[in-house]
Amino acid sequence: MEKEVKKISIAVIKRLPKYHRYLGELIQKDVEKISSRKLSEMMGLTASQIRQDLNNFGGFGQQGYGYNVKDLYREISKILGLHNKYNFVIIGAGNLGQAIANYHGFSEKGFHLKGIFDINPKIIGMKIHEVQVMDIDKLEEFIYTENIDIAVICVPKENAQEVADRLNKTNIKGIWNFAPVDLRVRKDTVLEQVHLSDSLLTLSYKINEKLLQERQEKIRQRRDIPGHPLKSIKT
Amino acid sequence: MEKEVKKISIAVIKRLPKYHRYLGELIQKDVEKISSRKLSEMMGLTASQIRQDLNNFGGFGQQGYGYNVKDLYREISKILGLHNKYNFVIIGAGNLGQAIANYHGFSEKGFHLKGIFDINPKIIGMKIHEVQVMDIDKLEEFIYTENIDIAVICVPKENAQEVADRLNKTNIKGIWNFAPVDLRVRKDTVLEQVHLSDSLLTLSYKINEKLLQERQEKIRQRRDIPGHPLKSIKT
DNA sequence: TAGATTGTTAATCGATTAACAATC
DNA sequence: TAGATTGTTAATCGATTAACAATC
Repeated sequence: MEKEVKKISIAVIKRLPKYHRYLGELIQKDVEKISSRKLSEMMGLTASQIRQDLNNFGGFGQQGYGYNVKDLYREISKILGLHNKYNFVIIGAGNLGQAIANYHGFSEKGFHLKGIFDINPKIIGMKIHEVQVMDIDKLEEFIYTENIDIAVICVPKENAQEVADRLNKTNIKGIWNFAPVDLRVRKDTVLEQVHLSDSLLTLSYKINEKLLQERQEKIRQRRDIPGHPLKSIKT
Repeated sequence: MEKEVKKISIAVIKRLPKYHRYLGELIQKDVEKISSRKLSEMMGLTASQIRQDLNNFGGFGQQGYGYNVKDLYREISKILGLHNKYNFVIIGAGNLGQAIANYHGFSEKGFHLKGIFDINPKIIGMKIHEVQVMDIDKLEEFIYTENIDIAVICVPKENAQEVADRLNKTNIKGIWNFAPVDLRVRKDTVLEQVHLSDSLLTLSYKINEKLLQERQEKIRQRRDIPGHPLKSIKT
């Protein structure tokens, strides 16, 4: 009777923004329809996976035809919650905070920057992207009066948890954290962590792995070719 | 005979930086040893998973004791390739490029910023974090003469692939891409993409999901409590 | 209609968790 | 020695891929 709300796996959710991005590009290229097969080739996934993913949310396609690009884009936008408008603040007006403040892509998607906060008196009062930098003391009040949904944390890692603790006492809905720590937040607050360093270390791992492979390859060649040429030939 | 190089799964690799981070913090707190159990509680993983992960690379622990924090940290550093030093350049000296240039955490880990490139004549010649912004025309030459290992792409998405194409003709080892496009690179070049927008959309999904749940919850309450109180009681 | 392509079920694959003997 | 905790095998769980009937 009750409509079963089946839990969507995080793996699927993480792919949705990518679908959204590719469909957006297809719209710009005036492509009207797309098959799971063609989309899979563009995105580097399997067609089967795409159909499975989309069918978590409903049958958006049509047999023998494929998917209507605009419709599918709209559906995924809605699944991602992009039909809502979100007000957000940035906490920490350093380089990263400024970079995010100046990025135009977010407002296009319905995320509106309402305020920037910092603790440094030299920065407070400055204007970044039409928005004043305010004293962090005013944070809680501002969140309340301006109906802020999302806080973006761009402070040093030493202060990040303390900022999160303050946010935990407000009715903020989501926290987007760029400080390299895993924040503890209230259970009903949504948290998305961006660990840039982790990403760099992953890159480092892959580079090193490739170096090791190349080194192995060289050793193998040296051993095989000059001394024992027959060794390298399968009989 | 040949030492089997077993392929480590991407899921494991993506957890390594997190291990590294937590172990680094334990060292700072002068913690000498740690069990998989305690580490699992700190990190929000299972102890079993931690032991499985680490045993991909070797038996770093000791039965009845646990893991020596410093030793394990060193081992993971090595697995991540952090015993190497990397030279990197930033391409695109906008806010994000500057933010990365000014972030000190990278040099601590052995990543050295050697140059910043931009196409804008107004920016070329400026100094950011002791490093001169150079004309993008000089990119290839600089990569060659300065032994650059990694290029960080911080240009607008329209120009990102064209930068990648130029990098593909050099002997660069890795590309760290912040432009919101999936770059095509040479097969022997390592690529790590950071899609900030994707992360924001994931946050949006989760916030919206929570809103929907709350709304459902309210409907359920309204239906159950005033009209048919017995409905909500299991018999 | 015939061809194309979805939606969906079943099979496979891989990752996580559980269990426990080995051993410090 | 007894207790603790690893390393490792086996069991479980979940995600991806394959297959194909439904249907446009």
